[in-house]
Amino acid sequence: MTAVDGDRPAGRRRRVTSADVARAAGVSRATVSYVLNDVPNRNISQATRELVRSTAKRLGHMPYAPARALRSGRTNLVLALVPGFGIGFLFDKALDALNTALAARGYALLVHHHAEALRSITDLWGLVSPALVVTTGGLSADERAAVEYSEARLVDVDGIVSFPRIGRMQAEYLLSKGHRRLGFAMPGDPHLQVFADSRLSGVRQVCAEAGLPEPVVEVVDFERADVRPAVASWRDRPEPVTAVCAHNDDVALVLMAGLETMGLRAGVDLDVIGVDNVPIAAIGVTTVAIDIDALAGVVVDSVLAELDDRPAPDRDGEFLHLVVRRSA
Amino acid sequence: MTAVDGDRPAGRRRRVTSADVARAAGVSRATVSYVLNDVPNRNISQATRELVRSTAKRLGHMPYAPARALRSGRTNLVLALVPGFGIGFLFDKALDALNTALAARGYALLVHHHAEALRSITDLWGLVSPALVVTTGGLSADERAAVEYSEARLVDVDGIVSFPRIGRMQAEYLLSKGHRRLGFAMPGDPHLQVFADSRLSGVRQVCAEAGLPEPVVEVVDFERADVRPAVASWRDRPEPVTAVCAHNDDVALVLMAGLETMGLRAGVDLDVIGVDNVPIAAIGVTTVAIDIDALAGVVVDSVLAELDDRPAPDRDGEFLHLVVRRSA
DNA sequence: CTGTTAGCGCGTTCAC
DNA sequence: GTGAACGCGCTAACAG
Repeated sequence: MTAVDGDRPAGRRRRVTSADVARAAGVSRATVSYVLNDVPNRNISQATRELVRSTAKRLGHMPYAPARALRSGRTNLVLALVPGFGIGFLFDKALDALNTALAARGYALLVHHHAEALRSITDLWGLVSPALVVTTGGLSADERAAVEYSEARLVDVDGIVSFPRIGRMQAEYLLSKGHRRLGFAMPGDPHLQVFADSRLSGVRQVCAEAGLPEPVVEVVDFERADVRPAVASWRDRPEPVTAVCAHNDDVALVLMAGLETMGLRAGVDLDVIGVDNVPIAAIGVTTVAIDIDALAGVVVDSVLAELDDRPAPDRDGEFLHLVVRRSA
Repeated sequence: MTAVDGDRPAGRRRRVTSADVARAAGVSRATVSYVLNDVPNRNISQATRELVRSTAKRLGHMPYAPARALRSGRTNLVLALVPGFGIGFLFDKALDALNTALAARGYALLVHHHAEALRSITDLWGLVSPALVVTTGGLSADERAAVEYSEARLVDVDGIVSFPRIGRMQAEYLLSKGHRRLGFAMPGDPHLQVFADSRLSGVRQVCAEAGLPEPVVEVVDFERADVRPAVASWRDRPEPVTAVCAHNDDVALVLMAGLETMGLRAGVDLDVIGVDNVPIAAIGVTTVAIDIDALAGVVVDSVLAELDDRPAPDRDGEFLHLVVRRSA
C-alpha cells in the first residue's frame, strides 16, 4: 500500500478549468471547448488548435465530468448493478465484453454492487447518474420503478439465459438416467440466492411434472467445505436422494470434493450435475454448459440497441448444452 | 432480456428538478434543498418539511448527481480501477467489504475495468470524476501521474500483500522439501500477467539466492485445459523440473486435473503449490493462504483514512500462511 | 423562528 | 473566432 499525496500539504490542488486554458492561450472558452471536443463545422485555424491543445496539456487540464454532464443533460455512463462481486465466470466475461464495446463508443461501464438494504436507488442517483442501467433481475419492484421513472434506460439481462431452463435441463437429464429422488445444492453466498432460487424453480417444475416429490434443498457452503450435513440429509432418509443438481460447477466441485473425503464418489454413490462448464469442470463434472461468447454478444447487442434507440435484438438463441462427464 | 421502456414514445421523460418540487409545493428552491438534505440549523416548520418531502416523492424527484457535484466541487464516488473482472476470490471479497464500508459513509464504490489501450485517464475523467481512486498497481507511470495530478486521491493496494513474498514462500517451501529444479505456471489470462510476474519474481529471487537455475515458466491456460505441452516442457529435459509454483489455486487445479488425465499425480510425479486457499483447494492443493478478512480490513482502513485525511494505517500485517495438503 | 433571493461552479452551444 | 446564457443544486446573506 502506497499513500500517494505528492506535495499537497493542506489545501489540495485547485482544478484546472477550461477557462484557465482559455486565459493562458489567449482565446475564448468557446474556442477551447470546440477544439478539445473536435466539434465539426467550426472553422478554427490549425495554429489555434495546436495552441489550445498544447496549453491544455501543459496546464494538465482534465474535463470535469459533472459540469459536462450538467450542461449536456446526459452522461456517458452505463451502470451495471450486480448483486455482489465475483458473481461468476460467465458474468465476468460478459462484463468484460460490454466494457470493451462501450469504450469504443465513448461510454464507460461502471459496476456497482447495489443492495437495497444499503442504499435506495434515489440516493444512488444523487451520487451517480447513468444513461443506462444493466441489471440481472436483482431489483425489487420499487427499485425497477425508480429506475424506469428516472431518465436512465434499463436493460435487464435476466432471462437471456433462462435460469429455470437450466434447472430443467439438469433435472431432465437426471430423470432420464432413472433417478427418482433429486436434491438441490444451494450456494452459501447470500448474493447468489436469487439466481439459485431461479434455477431451483426449474428443477421443481420437472419434478412436479413427473409426479415426483419436491427436490430436497441443502446448502453447500462454498466457504467452509463441510458438506457432511447436506450429504447426510440427502442419503439418510427412507427414500434417499440419488442425484443432486448443484447451483453451479463451483458448488458441484465442493460437493464432489466433500464426498471424496467421506469415502464416497460422485457418479457412483451420488450423481452430481453442475452449471457453467468452468475450466476446472474438465476434471469430471457433468454440467450444463453456457456458450459464453454468444451470451456476451447478446448482452452487448441489447445494451447498444437501447443506447441507439433501436429495438432490442432477438434474444432467442440457444446457449445451453449438456456436457456429460463422470459425475452424473 | 426485457427491454423496459414504459410509455416513452419518442421524447424521453423530462427530469424532475428541485425547482419543480419547489414550484409544486409553493416554496423556494432553497427550502427544498434544506429539507431534502436535512441541513442543520435551519428552522423550517415540520409542516413545510412534510410538504416538501411528500411533493418530492409525488413528483418522483431524484437529485441529479452532476448538478450536485458541480456545485459542491466534489463527488462521493470511489472508483476502483481493476485490470479485469473476476480477478480473483480475494479481490472480490475486499471489494465487497469496501462497498459496504463506503455505503455507510455516503460514498458509492464503482468498479471500472480500465485499460490504457482503450481510453486514457484524462478521457475517463471526462466521464466520471471520482473523489478517490483505488488501484492494484496496474497503472502505468503516465496514468499514475494523471491521477495524482487530478483532484482525486489515490490509494494503491498493491503491496498490502506482497506478491513477491508469496512467490518466495512457495519456492522456499519447495526447496525445503529438497526440490532443486522449479517451474512456474503462468495463467493464460493477460489481465493477470502483472500479478503473475510479481509472484514469479519472488520465486526467481529464491532460486537465485540458492544458486539454482531460473524457474522454468510455462503457461497453463485456464480456458483450454490442455496442459500437456507445459508438463512436457517441465519433465522432458536433462534436469527435469520436479515442483511447480502455480500463480494461484485455479491454475494449480487446472494443472492437477491435467496431470491426472495424463496418468500422473500431483504430489507424486510433480509437486504443485498454489496461492489463495480457495474453497475447492480443500480437495488437496498445497497452497499459500491469504487471510481474507484481515486483508479486506486493511484495504477498507486505507481508503477511509485517505478520505478522512488521516495518515495511512499500518499495513505491516502478516496475512500469509502455508497450508500443506497432498499436492506438494 | 421561517423562509427567500441570488449567485456560483464549469463546460457547452446559440447567435453574432 | 467571441459573448453570454444555460443546466441544477447548494448555501451565504438577508427579510419578514
